[in-house]
Amino acid sequence: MNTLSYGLLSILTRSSKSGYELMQHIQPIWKAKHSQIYPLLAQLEQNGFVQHVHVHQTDKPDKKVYSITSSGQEALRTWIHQPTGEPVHRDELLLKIYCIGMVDAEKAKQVVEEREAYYRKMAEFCEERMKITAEESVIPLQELTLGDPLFGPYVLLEKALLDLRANIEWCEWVKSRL
Amino acid sequence: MNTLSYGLLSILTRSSKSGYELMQHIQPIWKAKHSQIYPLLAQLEQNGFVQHVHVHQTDKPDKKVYSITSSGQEALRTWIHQPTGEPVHRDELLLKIYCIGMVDAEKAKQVVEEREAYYRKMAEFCEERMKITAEESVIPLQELTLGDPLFGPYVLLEKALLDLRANIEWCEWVKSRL
DNA sequence: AAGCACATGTAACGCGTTACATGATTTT
DNA sequence: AAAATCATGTAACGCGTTACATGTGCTT
Repeated sequence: MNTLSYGLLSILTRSSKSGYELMQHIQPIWKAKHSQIYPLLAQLEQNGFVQHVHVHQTDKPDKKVYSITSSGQEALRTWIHQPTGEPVHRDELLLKIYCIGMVDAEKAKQVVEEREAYYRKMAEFCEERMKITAEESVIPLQELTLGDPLFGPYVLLEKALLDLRANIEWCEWVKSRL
Repeated sequence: MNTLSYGLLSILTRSSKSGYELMQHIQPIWKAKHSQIYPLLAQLEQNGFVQHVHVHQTDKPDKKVYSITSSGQEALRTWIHQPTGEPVHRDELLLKIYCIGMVDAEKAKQVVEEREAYYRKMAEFCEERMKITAEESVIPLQELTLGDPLFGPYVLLEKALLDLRANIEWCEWVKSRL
């Protein structure tokens, strides 16, 4: 059981999903390709943490819809109670910045601006998601509490936005010093 | 030539270092163990991007001190001019938050507090590093410019601190909603 | 004498990405 | 007819971590 396996179980607590849907839902939180997810689902089923039913579709190809079992829910709760691994950040930009003096100010600015554009694009995406989440919710997001199924997604979006805004600020600050 | 290889070259632009020192210097920017670094250095030397001299030490074991070659500097400049890869974030906490409703508020608070402690510890470390950098610099950090060797490390520390403060803020905000 | 920091390497393993493979159904 | 989306899988490869392996010199 690796972290991604627990991640898949986490997503399944919300609602049953196919491997394909699971892949799409986990993307914003944990990058994973279908080639990694399908074998893990088979493994989770072998361990009795999930089970699937074949669902026939007329408009689209058939799919396997996975649900979390009570055994899977128990495994999840145990996992949450264990110490959380430290976050992993790997960013090529940081290495470039370390020796940014090798190039002229013009090029340095371009490098930072490329990243700033990425951050702004991501922030726009998160704000869009936040709007959609607000529309899905029957009560205002600010009033959501721990038990509400939208509480997790809401605080995750808020975290992403705080991160992105801090980084956009940094990009502008760096450019002002070049 | 992978990203870490360019990272090693980046660190060597500042001053020549042994594999062991290189490992220590790159740690805060890009996690890498010595088992990964030593083979890469041998490979970089084969490609003519670095060269080493055997340095005898009396107080400590001997070491191989690597320097970047002009060919290596050229490779670095080419790399900087290429599009920068998107940052990679992998954080077990985000997956736990997604299904945090499975546990009670007390436990949820503990999970967030464990991470908050980590962020605060890291922030303290960065502030310490910033102080040391300020003492190393002959001019105030705010006046550093692109050409200055301490400019890169300075703006990197500033980025790390902005990130950490945003995350600490988020932790406090989440706790207030539990 | 034991433990720790310095110093350099190799080997095995796990995870994540890319590529290979196949096929249904809808849209253009 | 071609391209795009949905859907599921396997195989090969690269990178990063853990473990194995060895040795010097200082400190306690």
